[in-house]
Amino acid sequence: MPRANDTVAALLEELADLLAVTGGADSFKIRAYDKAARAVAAYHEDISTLDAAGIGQIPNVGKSMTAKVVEYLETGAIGALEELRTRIPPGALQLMEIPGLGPKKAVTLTKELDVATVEELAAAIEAGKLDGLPGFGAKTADNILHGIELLRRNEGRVLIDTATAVAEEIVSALSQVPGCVSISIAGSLRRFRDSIGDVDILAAAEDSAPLMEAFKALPAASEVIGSGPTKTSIRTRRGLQVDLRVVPPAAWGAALQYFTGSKAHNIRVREIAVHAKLKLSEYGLFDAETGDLLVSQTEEEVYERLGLPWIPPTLREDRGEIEAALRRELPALITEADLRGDLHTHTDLTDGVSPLDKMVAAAIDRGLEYYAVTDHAPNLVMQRMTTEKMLAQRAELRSLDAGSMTLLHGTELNIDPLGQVDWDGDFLAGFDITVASVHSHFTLSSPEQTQRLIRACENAYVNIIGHPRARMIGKRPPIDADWDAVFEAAAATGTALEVNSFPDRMDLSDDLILRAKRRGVKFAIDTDAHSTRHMRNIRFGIGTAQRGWLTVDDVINAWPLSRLRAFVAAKRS
DNA sequence: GCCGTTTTCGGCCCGACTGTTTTCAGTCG
Repeated sequence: MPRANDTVAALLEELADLLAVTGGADSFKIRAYDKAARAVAAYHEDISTLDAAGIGQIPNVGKSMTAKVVEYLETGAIGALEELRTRIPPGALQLMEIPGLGPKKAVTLTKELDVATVEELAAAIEAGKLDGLPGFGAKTADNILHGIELLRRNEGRVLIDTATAVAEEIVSALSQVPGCVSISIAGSLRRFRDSIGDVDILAAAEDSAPLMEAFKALPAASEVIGSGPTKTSIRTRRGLQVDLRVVPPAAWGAALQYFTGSKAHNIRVREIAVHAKLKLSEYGLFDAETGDLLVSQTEEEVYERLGLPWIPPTLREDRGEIEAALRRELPALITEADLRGDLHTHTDLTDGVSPLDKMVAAAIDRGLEYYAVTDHAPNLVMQRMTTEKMLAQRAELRSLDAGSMTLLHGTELNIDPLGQVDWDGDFLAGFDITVASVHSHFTLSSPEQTQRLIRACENAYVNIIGHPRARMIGKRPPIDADWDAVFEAAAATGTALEVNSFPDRMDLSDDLILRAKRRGVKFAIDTDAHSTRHMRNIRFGIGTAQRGWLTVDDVINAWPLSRLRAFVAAKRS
């Protein structure tokens, strides 16, 4: 089951959206619901274990919010939300999913055009029904269509953390079913792709029936798409398809290899089998002539019999891993255990939700050797940072006892359209390390963005470029730049590029990591945590880094602190 | 609706950008 915190946060968020749509509340009230939702989601305690007094301790959760949370915990619903749901035009919430379309326009469109779905809206715009609607000119129509296109491109795909949560819950439930010998996540989720179309789960059992029955009966299954003895597909309430395949225990390794993919990788592996007069299927590796089963128990055996070492799932994309494996030159991929520090994190001094001491304690729990606090710099005006606040935080941080973990004081600077950042060199020199990121002007031309990023790299006090493409998966496309030119500048100046672990960023992406690595760039794999709850996201960054073939030597926060300090010092000198 | 070292009212993240407007509304971060 998902944490009650997440369920309640989703309900409060929906309340905020509905209030916005109905226009029955001022913007501050709407924001209050949004803030409460975020605080509940990020709160370290499970709210289902708290009483009303405990719930009231959550920041931004006051009397009214506490009552709603308690109501949910006691009855499973929030009356005010149920009531609002009946009052809004059907479809308005769905239209708000379109990037660029907010509550006001969404409700106008549902009322004036009588459209309830994204498809109907697209059809209405293409039929010219927007003409003459006040406030909706030709540009707006274009923008909405573009937003719909963005949405469609992501259609059916969910963020990796959503898919992981669903998959882990199902694996955990099915592993309890009698007769289940093995069970594992397979498919693109096992390969850590940055967004997931459907979830594949593989189980081994002599008799598949109990597993299939249990799978179909899961609370998460809102619809059974199809079901047979070896494969059953369900759809969750949120529309995510989950496939369960059950194979005999003896076929486990071959099946896991087969169902992990990618398709391109498997084709290459099967070609190798064919050349060796073998046949590979999900049931095992067979002698092509006699049909005798050779191996099938483990993935390692299957690869080994084909003359290959075991290939990590994150590399299985036919991007050179087969050749590298044949040469016995697979990279020693970085793992979460290799990371010694986190170099991009926030606190509640800016837009984080956890205070400094809580974040530091969570970092110590991760077993980190060093930890940088990098709150937003003043030019991101909405965060209301000031030089004074920054210095006060530094003093507080210096006074904290983090045991054997070293605390670093940093900041996340804003790269302006010309590549300048918030402070001058004298002030920047006071930071142990800095991240610099694009937070505005996302639509500059490619040459302008390229220059902007190169200038930032050339700043002696910029150590890491944060989430370099500034994309938000499903919401905002990446900025356009000549990335190879940026990579050359990063490598030449000793500026690391970030692999941001936030599920909706996953930035850089695997393909660009590969390209950057070839040009000698170094990387920082960071959480960008805004809450202690976000520390776990590091696994997604690690998965992405592995897909980019990164090793310990490529990643500055896998280095000992002395080497990291030398990296920073070298650029400043 | 939340909050408080300017505290029980009166603020609230606030400015940029875009497109539609002739002075502003909507959306976003």
